[in-house]
Amino acid sequence: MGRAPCCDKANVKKGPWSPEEDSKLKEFIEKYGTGGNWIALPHKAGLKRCGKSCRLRWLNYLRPNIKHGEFSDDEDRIICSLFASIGSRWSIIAAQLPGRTDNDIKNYWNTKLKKKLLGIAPSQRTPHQQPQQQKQLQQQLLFPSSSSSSHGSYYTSPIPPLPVLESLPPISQNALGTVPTTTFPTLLQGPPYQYQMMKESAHMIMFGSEQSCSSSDGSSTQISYGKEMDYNYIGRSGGAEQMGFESDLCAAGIEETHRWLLGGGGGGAQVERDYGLSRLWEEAPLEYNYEEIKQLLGSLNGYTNNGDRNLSLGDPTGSGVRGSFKSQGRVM
DNA sequence: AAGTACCGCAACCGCCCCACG
DNA sequence: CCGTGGGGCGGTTGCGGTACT
Repeated sequence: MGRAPCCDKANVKKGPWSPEEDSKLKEFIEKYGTGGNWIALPHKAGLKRCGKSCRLRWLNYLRPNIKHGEFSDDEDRIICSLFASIGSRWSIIAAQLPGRTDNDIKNYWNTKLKKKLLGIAPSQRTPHQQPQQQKQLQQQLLFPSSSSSSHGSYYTSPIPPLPVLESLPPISQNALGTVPTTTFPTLLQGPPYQYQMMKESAHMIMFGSEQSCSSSDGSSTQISYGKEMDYNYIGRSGGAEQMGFESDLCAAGIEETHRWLLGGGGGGAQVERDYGLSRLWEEAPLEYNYEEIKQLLGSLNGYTNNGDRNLSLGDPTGSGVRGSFKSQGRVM
């Protein structure tokens, strides 16, 4: 048996918000706050809306300092790098982009950024001229096994490139048992952890083995899977690999000495302070193999192709990344 | 000008986690 | 310890606008 709905569906308004509803909600929250109870809020505010709907409207549209409109190149980079590192954790990604909402970023990724990465310019409208070719290209990108012609080909991305991906070492089944899973929720939960983790992961996303990087103190670090860093896989689900790195870098205020980050399949992430995002991108190659992008995208979530609409990243197993992420912890 | 196809985005849906009684 | 309700999140849908034939 399913659970009871959060509100009386028959008596709530659905669909687009009117300006009157917006101002009611805004005024109420500015005056009284949310009171920590979204379910009760619409009634108090005199709105015939579901509490969840109010929450969404407030978070995505009405709250102060919301930024709408074009994403900057810097924002593109941050989204790409975080997506490569942690997958579709839009709320975490949004936390790194002031004024942007998870919904915004999700939409932006699904409608534009992903196509940019796949080399399909969003402004290129070719529905009538080249629909088949576009579909073929998308198919080719999304289902590499059906094509051998793409192997080894390069193209220039319209946005700054992702770091080169390399294949991961095999995952041992029993690696899961070595992971202190209690650490992970601790790391993800709460503002300090969330901030610190994301700040660092945004600053330091390294892929592949044998990458060398320099710290601000002038020292050079060789990053190599399984060598310099003690890393542990914490699970694999739906084609996405989650991995953790053990690090002795201890951020202020955080007692844990384990930093668990999630890496998309084919990539990994390391935490290190003093290594700037800009620097990382400067060192990234100017071109990248789209096999590598496919590998990245494919291994993160698997693919579903829902007809001729937007290409959709999803978990074909239905049990995939999200469930395992969720089971590990949440952001707030 | 009308019809069609596509795109972008706001909003909804349903699942999961966690706090609380 | 267990059940329940609320909050949060990612995925999906639907509609209005726009481009194109």
